[in-house]
Amino acid sequence: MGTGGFNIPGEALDSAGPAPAGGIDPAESEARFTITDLSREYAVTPRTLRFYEDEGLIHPTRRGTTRLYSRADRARLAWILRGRSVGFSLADIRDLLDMYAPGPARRPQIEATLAKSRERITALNEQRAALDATIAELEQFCSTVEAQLLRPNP
Amino acid sequence: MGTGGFNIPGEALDSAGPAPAGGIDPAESEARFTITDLSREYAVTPRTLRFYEDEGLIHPTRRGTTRLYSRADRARLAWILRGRSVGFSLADIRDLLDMYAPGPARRPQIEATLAKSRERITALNEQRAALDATIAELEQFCSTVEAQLLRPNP
DNA sequence: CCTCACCTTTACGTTCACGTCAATATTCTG
DNA sequence: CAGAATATTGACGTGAACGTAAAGGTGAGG
Repeated sequence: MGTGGFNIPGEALDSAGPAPAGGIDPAESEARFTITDLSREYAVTPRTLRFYEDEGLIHPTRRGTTRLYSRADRARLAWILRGRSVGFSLADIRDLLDMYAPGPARRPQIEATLAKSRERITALNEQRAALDATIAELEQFCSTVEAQLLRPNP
Repeated sequence: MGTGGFNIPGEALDSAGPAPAGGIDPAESEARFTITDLSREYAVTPRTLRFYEDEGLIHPTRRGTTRLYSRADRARLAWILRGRSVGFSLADIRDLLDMYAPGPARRPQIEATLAKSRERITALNEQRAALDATIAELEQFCSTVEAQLLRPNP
């Protein structure tokens, strides 16, 4: 697979994906989106996409000065937004995305990456526990209130 | 159950709890903590606690000018911090805590509260899905990297 | 009584993640 | 090809959640 990069289920996160199944169209079959296309699809503003680019989270190509987003960029954005939704900072996300990039890393580098990933997983599991507890409490609250509503005077 | 307030498992969130089991000590058996006690226990700064008070999230009593936190306050803080850890804003948290307070609310008010709670639960479940997906991906990433590390040249 | 440690309020500073003009290209469409 | 729609780069503003001095009160111990 490509240069040995690890990829995300469903959609490649690295830069170039080959033509879709049924390989017609030699060079430019890659679907490309404008900034408003993408911003509408993911319910963010163009400003947000430019900001993410400034922060090094995403790297659209250009036609002239206009940004063009590939499918990989679109997948990357999805990843970013999901990361954001679970509480990652943009710096966190950039680091994580960089980890996915198959740079020719030396072994100690890779091991450090691995360690950091495992730490992250631990933290996320703790967060999951907090989330479950919060959900449980809110549900308990809801059913108690509901019961209260149905009893005394209808 | 005091005045009919709903409370959180484990520790009462409303203001006054009666003396612990074994009812000795008529009036002041309530354990009270100073601001640094609490901040150390929960690994936040005193500044944070004062800020939360300014924002109406917690209401310690005073001895003179010095803040005194009860066990209920401590439980409240725990709730706040867990809410924060799952991504609630302080305003969110204040609203949720207010919901727990058994104010003499009218029926439509209560129903609105219920609806909001259910919305929150829905959002939290979505967040849970995102969290699970992120964890799964990170774990996949880790095992792939690990396998890569063990194969070619030891 | 005096110091020391800890408490207080007031108030301005900071970081993050964008929002909001403004002024200017550029690109699509009739 | 003209006009409308959309894009771009600055640059400054904003809200949330605290941090960080500055300038004091207060009480227990030596």
